[in-house]
Amino acid sequence: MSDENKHLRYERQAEIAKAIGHPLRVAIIDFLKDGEQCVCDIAQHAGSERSNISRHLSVMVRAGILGYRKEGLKVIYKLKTPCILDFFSCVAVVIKQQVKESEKLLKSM
Amino acid sequence: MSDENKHLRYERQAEIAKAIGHPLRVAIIDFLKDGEQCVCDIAQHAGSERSNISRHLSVMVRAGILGYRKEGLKVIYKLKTPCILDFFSCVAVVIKQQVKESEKLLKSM
DNA sequence: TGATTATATGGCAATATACTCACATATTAC
DNA sequence: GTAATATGTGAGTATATTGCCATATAATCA
Repeated sequence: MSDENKHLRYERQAEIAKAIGHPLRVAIIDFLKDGEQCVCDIAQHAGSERSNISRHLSVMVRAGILGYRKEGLKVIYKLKTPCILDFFSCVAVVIKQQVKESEKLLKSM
Repeated sequence: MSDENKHLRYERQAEIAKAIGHPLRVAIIDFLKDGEQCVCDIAQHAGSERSNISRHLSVMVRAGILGYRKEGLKVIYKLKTPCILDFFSCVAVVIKQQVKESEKLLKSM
């Protein structure tokens, strides 16, 4: 792969990671894992203003991880690539590893 | 899981995703996938100043995705949780999906 | 000891991001 | 047509991130 292509790929990967990298957006992804939801319900569940949620949703749509469809007055968002959820299991690995290290540190005191 | 725990988990997950969410940091992770490297080599490979790379590395260490050891003058960084790399294959899925959509759009014109 | 090398960090300016409020748009029902 | 509802967006402020430079720290070697 050329350096320029690599650079583009890194930009793209970073954009996707950044689109996940906010507590509210993680909460939204977690909420959408069981099925599509309208903005109103997402806002209610995440506990934030609709306008704010709307912006966070558009960030994730732009990054390519969410899709949406309109149904009457409502706009229904859904996870486009559920493999995003695998990332969360890796996060669990990271956290477990940190717990293990803390325990090791504690034992050596 | 309690709401408070959920909130903490979301924060933690977001922190880790954010730690990946920068082109230089993606480049660093990609460089480290084949083994540990010193700051000097990482900086050279990523094409940025050492001071800048040093900061990016500390972001990832804080998030728990990198570890390091000192060896003489050098500090050697390594991927702590290679499952982070699985995230990149999901990114590939996201990108492929977008290509597919663009093609569909093109055909309909 | 002093010189050299590798890395980390404080300070600063530029830029990007997040949140809130008000308003615009779009769809439905009457 | 108007009213009501759901969503999106512009503007402004607050805060965070980034990159660069100068400098601090730490390890090695003469």
